[in-house]
Amino acid sequence: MNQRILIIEDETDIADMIEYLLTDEGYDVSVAETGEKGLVLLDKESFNLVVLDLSLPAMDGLTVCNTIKQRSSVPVIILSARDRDSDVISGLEIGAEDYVTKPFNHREFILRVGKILSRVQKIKRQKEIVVSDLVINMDREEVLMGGNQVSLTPIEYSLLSCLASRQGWVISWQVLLKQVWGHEDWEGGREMVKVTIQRLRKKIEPDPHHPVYILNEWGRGYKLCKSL
Amino acid sequence: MNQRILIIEDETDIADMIEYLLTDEGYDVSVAETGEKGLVLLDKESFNLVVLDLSLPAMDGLTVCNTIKQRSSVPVIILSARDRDSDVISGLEIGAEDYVTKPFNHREFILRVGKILSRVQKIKRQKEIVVSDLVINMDREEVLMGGNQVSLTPIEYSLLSCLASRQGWVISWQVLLKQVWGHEDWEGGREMVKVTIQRLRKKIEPDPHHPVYILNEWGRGYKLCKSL
DNA sequence: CTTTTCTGTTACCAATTTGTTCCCGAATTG
DNA sequence: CAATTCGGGAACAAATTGGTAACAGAAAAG
Repeated sequence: MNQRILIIEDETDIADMIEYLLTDEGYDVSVAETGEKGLVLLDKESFNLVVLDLSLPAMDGLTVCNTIKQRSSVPVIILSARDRDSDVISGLEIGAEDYVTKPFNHREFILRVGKILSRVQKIKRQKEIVVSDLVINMDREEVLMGGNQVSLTPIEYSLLSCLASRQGWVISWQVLLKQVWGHEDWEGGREMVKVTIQRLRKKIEPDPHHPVYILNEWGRGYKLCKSL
Repeated sequence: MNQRILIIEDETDIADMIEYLLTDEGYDVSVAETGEKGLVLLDKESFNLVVLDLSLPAMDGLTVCNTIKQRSSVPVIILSARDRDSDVISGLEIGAEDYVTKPFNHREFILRVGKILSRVQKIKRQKEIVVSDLVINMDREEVLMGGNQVSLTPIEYSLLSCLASRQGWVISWQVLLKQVWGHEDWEGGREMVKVTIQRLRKKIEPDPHHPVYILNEWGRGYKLCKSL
């Protein structure tokens, strides 16, 4: 499957142009005309990259960028008009991976997109999460406890890797439900996450009744701790 | 999208002048000739700043200002005639963010407007709010006191981050209620805010009985102080 | 076709949080 | 100076959340 890119841009002509450029390069491109629509799309589907215009109407670009960064780890490229937003940019208070000022050179833009995507791919490929005795090899989908392989079921592994992908961050059961099971709303979803966490703990925690790896923060969610 | 400013001013010539000044600066300006109309507009649309004349007919400026502050967290700049309202002003008994006496220097006025707006923007962009030993990380939804993590409940955190998002400015309990709980009208709402503030203080104040971080301004609301 | 494993469901308990109520003192109003 | 409103505080009740075990249907393995 092709890499997917989301463009958040209100000016139709620019959006069209970028869409054309990227589609031509072999990417799957979606366009959202507002920040809100973009966020909704990001919640529903998964993208490898977001191209975000800073000067959006209604919800401003910075807010959108921050929200994206809070909810996922998708890389973001900011589009900005040099004259209008230069002060904002110089503040560097954006969590974006790169930014491009309008008008931009098409070739350069394509190059930057490619660069970021390949960087992310690289990181993803060589990822191995280690917490004390626990080793999660995202590449081989393998989990080791003190050198011994732990056999996790597909769902258990999916849940663990979801926590591992944002190690140290708290993830709500709603997000886990969506990422692992794919459902948004599901009567018994809460319970399912709860039980699966429990099963996971039985397999990877030295003492499941006093977990040290998978911790809970009341009312907020679960996290894979960074170190013991 | 441009920043939006609402002018509440009955004297047409002054209103026109200010509108011209601000539009020229690139703001989107709306004008209301009475306090009532202004309040209605504020309920319907959203503004980044309000310029309010103190000496309005019918509903007087102070009342309007108080009502605004009860309903929203928009910053307000007061316009006053030095001779008429000086006594009121000197008392500082207004919850406004700034005030300007008529007649005023145009450049100075523009500067003040810009200053307040940029202050709001700056706080919005900040992902970490620091007051002495208290650190609020808006990204990770984490609060530290002297380096140690404080575990806040979801509602407590929500309340604190609401105060932090307008650090240094007073927020009425009505606004807090709306922002944190989502309710507009709720019998026990006032109490709830009170109790939650109390619980928050127990967790982040060195001496909860003599708070230094979360302060109250009588009859107006609470604020997270800027520095100790 | 049977056995095992995985997944989803339910029920219950304990801990924690959230909502409510009542009381008191201080500030404000008339 | 009384009456009222506001803020601080404690204590109790209701609702949520998280941990646990047990059970049954579905899927996979033998």
